[in-house]
Amino acid sequence: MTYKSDLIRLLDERGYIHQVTDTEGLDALASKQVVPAYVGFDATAPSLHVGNLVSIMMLRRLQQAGHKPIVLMGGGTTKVGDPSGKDESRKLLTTETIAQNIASIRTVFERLLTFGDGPTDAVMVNNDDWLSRLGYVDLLRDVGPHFTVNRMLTFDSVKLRLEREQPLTFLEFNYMILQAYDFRELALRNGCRLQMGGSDQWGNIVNGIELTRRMNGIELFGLTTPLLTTADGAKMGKSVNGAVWLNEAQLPAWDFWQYWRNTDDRDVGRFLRLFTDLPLSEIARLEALEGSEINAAKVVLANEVTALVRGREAAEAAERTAAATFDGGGVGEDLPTFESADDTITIVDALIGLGFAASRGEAKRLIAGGGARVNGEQVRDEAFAIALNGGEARISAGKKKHGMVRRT
RNA sequence: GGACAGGUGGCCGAGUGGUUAAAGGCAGCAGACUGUAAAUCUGCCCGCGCAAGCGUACGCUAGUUCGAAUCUAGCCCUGUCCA
Repeated sequence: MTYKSDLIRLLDERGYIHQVTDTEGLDALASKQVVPAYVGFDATAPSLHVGNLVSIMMLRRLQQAGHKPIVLMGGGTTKVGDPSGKDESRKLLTTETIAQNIASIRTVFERLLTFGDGPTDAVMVNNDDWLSRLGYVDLLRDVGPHFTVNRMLTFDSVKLRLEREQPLTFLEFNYMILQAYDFRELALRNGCRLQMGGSDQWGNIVNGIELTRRMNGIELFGLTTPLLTTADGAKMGKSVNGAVWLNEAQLPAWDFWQYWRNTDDRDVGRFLRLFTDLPLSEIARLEALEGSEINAAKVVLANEVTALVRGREAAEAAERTAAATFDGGGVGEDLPTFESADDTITIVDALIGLGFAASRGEAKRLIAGGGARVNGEQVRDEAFAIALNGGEARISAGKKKHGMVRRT
């Protein structure tokens, strides 16, 4: 299928599209006017993570195609706490924490989008601005009549829960209404015509479209991305120390780079299309590499994504460190370092100090299992003491985690 | 408010008085193989301790018992049905 608009063509050829409410209608709209479109993000943590990166990149593509990205921060909804998915309800955050989170999250968006007042400049808005002013009775009167419980029960998010006999609170049930309200609000305030998001947001998006059509007669569109899993079936975004955060403060660039460097062979092409700006012809070439040569493509992937999210300099430093550490068997500038005040340090303390083991027991198990190395030499003795008078020592836990200990 | 079924380690899920720090699976970590891959095989997988051992742990609290995840009572929470 060929598209009239750059937007849909771009999104399609790079693999962002899972479902669209009305592909032809949206394609026609995008071919004749600037389309303001939004994606909603959580403000529960000071950083977003790679799971959010598809949506962020989609906003970037939108801007590249000459349209206007709206970043909606869920400051208001975060106050309530979206309980979806998880069993435990989230801790409620204070207003100040939420504001700090949003400020921190914004720094990443500023790298990937161009903000400003121009017609295709990105803007960031906070749904707290309207949600917190909402009166319950007014909301019920205005919005309530447009939702039937019958239909709400048919949405997957609700249906699955009921079928599995898992609790579904009223709060959660209402969440979709607040989201629908957001879409309408953005349509009225910012002329927003399109909401994008992960495939799990489909129901919420459709609700917003319906609500706005009924209340205001405005036609809106929805587009979702496929749920991103790695080739071995896991959800994207787990790494050594948990989530792969986008902000440097939550995850050093070195670890971020390593995450992408360790991409499964089968995911390389897909990730290059989604997460880098490289031309498709170049991606096709990289993707076609066979056997161990695909490692070169992974380095490119890691470089490009890190450059986008953390800056070119961070990417280059990480690449240098990787070359020195893995190809040269030495150490690199980005490796974690632990400073010891004594001339010697035990292997156990070094492993813990570097964060490679969470407890002494874990460190010992690692040693017993043959995973600990000092300057490349396997260490089997739990009591092994590393002499630091010569300067520094390279500590490894397994094949991928490397660090240095050095005399203060 | 009533009846019934449940609440076990990161998750799922066995376990109905001692041999249970708790089967099995998943996830995770490490080793071998390799390409810083996948798949596979092997080991580890609450904390402290060199160890003997100690401390914590089966929704919460109080009991019964030499001994409880397992029995009793009360409470909290969840689901299904009834009012």
